[in-house]
Amino acid sequence: MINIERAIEDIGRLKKYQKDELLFSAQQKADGLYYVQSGEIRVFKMDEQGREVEVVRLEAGDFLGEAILFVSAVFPFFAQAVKDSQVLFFDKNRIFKKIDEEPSIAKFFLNLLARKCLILNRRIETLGLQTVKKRLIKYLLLNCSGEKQCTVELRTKKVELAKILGTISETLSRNLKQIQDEGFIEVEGNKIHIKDCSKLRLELLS
Amino acid sequence: MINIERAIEDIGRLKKYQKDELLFSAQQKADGLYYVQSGEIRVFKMDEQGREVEVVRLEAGDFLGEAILFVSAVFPFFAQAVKDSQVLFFDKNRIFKKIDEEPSIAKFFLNLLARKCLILNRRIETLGLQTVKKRLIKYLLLNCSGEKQCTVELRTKKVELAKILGTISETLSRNLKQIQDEGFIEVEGNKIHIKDCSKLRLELLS
DNA sequence: ATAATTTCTTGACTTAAGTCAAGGAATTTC
DNA sequence: GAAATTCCTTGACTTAAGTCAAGAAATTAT
Repeated sequence: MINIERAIEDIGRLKKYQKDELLFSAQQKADGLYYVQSGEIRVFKMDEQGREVEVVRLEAGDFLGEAILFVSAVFPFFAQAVKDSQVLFFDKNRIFKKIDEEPSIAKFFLNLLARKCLILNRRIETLGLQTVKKRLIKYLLLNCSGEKQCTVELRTKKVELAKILGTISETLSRNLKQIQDEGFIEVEGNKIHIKDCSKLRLELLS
Repeated sequence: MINIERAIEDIGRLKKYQKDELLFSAQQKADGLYYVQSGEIRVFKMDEQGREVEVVRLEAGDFLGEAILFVSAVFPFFAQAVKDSQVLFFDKNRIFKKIDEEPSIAKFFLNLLARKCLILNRRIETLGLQTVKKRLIKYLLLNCSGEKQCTVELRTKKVELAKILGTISETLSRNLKQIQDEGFIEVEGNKIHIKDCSKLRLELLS
């Protein structure tokens, strides 16, 4: 846990969720902030056809609900434990009180939200690309270490990754295979080894 | 101008930009916050092929650079005046000092960033849809008043809207025409009249 | 107002992506 | 550890979207 944690942990309430249990539902009034201590949380929406669409997966150290905390709104998504998980819950009003007492906490949240904005911006950049192949390459590059050779471990099912990229699993499959055949990556189950990041990046130009 | 403006306007420096003038370039160190008083500002990225990709257009009352303010980073995009514009510039360090003096200002920025996150989330939701037709419909619905009948005025060229939707102008043209032929909208230059929002929304289900 | 430029639309064609269906691989359950 | 389930891949085919090219419409400039 980092500094902020120490600063607000006394107002955090430990909550335990069993596998498959919902932390909250969409349209539910947002009443606080969640911090994942252990386990894994899946954040998803329900699309117009009633199908679940994964937004993001959270692990230890991740926050959830940072943005909704500071606007009066309902949750725009569902959150569900994928494994048994421990989560710290911070009541909205208590956080506000804490911020009043200790302004440096506000700065932490400002930074947290700002970083979130940058992440979301990059997601938009990815999704704005015209072909699935390019969106996939961009996704891999954004999620790799950046070293020449590196490995991206998918933390979601490929069906979910497909949705994240605005496509379907068959198309994702074919594109992964194509990029592999072209010699840029090596797919091994959930792990995708990038042979040369900069060469892969050049593929975005074509 | 709203409350926050009064609170920080004394540290704002008025800057005037002529049509086409750049406020800043990508990769430039972010040193402050911009607030548009009048005119119009275009925020765009340069894609891998050196083509400009519009991110957003700003008008009077909009902020720019909120997120980068609170992380040490360079601007991830360019900003350019579309018309002659007046902008208030707030120096980063001065804002931080102001926040220390008056913690309620932090809350304003927390709210600003949070709302930005929600907007970006909705953009992602739009871009995640599989067909251009659905992305376009979602875009229209997100940008209309929500009344049964309403009008969306495009503030960008159609070529830019196409980029925003991750497609090209020809495809946008054809899709607009199709939705019009199906009787859901009426296109009149830059204005798109939606005949029945809820009927249009149902099209996302198909 | 006219000419020049830019933006938008349309058509014919190619390529990429989605659908449906089937089989294989990997998990999970018992 | 075998059976069942879920997930992933592949193939044949259809549909959606992109490319190129030409012309119309709308802006901007003269």
